[in-house]
Amino acid sequence: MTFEKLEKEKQNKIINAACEIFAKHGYKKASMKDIAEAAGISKSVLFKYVSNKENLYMKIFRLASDSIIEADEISYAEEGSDSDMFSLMRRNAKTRLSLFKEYPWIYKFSYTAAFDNDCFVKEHVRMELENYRKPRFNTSEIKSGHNPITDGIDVYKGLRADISPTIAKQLILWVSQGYLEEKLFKDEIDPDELEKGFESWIDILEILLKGSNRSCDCKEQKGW
Amino acid sequence: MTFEKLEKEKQNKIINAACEIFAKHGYKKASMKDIAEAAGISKSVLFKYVSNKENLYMKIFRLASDSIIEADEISYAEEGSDSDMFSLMRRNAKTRLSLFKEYPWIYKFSYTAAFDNDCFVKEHVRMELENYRKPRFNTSEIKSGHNPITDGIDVYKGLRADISPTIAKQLILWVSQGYLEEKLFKDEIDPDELEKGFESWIDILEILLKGSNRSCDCKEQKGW
DNA sequence: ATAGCCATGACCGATTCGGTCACGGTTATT
DNA sequence: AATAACCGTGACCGAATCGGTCATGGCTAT
Repeated sequence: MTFEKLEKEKQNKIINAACEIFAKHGYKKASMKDIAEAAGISKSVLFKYVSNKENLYMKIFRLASDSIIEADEISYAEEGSDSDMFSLMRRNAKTRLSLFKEYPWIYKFSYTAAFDNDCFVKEHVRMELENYRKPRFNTSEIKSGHNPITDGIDVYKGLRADISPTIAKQLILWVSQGYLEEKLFKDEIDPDELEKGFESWIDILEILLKGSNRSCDCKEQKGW
Repeated sequence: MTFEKLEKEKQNKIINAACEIFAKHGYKKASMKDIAEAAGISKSVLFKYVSNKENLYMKIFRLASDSIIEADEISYAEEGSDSDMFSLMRRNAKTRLSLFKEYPWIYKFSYTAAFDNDCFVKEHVRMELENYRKPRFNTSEIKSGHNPITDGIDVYKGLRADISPTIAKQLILWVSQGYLEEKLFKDEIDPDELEKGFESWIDILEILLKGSNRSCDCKEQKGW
């Protein structure tokens, strides 16, 4: 009857279908019929699981923001691990990638949800973010400029002197976005190839961004 | 009466509105009412200009692919200019940016059009690309591995040894995509700030990708 | 035999779709 | 001043689609 009592595989089929359709068309233009078809079930039974469109959207939205935040926190908060940006980048890439493998459209959905112009989305997403997500970082931490996510690491460590951490972060973000977005439109994804490809891009970023103090040995051209 | 006889400013309003709505929602889910509203005109008069939705879409599609190809060709084909990738990148950035300023959504539209699942789009876009766009590069040129766009430049010149031209080009693409996409969701764009920001990112890319000057005329290595 | 569960296609009223048209205001010509 | 030509608009059309419901029929366990 309820969505939560379904077997995990069926749940994920619905989640992925909803993520994809909502991400592609936005809340208003995404139709429940399209979502049902993408999930491979009938529209009627979809409504029995999720009761209505608004509930489905909020369910997906909460799942998405929870998963993404959790994935980030896991990779950031690891104790005893290296504290430089590149190690963090590698750890974070792992968790992001495993989330991507389970829910390929979750990042795209999360991104579009933040810019959706529909009034229902605007109202509820904003409310959700303010009343429910924010307590993770209490105001004193924000005010003092501290952030539990970036607090443990030294953003300058290992970074070349002529590039600021802000720029490095932006670059990393754009590369991972570009790489993953490209994969979204392939019909099927080979998990191994996905991971290998991602890792070699991280290698490239590290080559480009790493400071001269650590690895000055100019590597010869790689395979590609 | 016809679209072509309108004053340029009104034409551009319609083009930009259609680009934005089609890019955001795809062909099928984009409604003529939304496009008319975004253009600030009534739906009735929009139909008088463009006769129907399919014609409007093809009009925009042809404009987009023509403009983008032309912008690229201009920056690539400039005679007597430097032949290394960085100079080419800077020239290309200028033409892309000026096109972006006139039609901000044109790149996003062009990208989404290629992946649109609607059967009308799939049929006509493919037909258009095969029968109408290809003659610019005749088959003998393609077969011989020569390409008028990349033929004039030495992709290895100035590039650091441990990064391949393919990677450099992909990186440049993702950075410009990321930068421009970010601007799409701002309410208003300051042209000066837009250009300055873009140029500083090109500077950063050049810092990261430039290698020690090495003479390179490895002509057997071709393709990006 | 039957009671309970579950998925489906047909169906609901309401909205929106692409597209048209009669009408009113404006301008140019006579 | 009269009129013809033009142009933009709101109301409107039948058809399609929207979110959501429900009677039906197959399947399973008692």
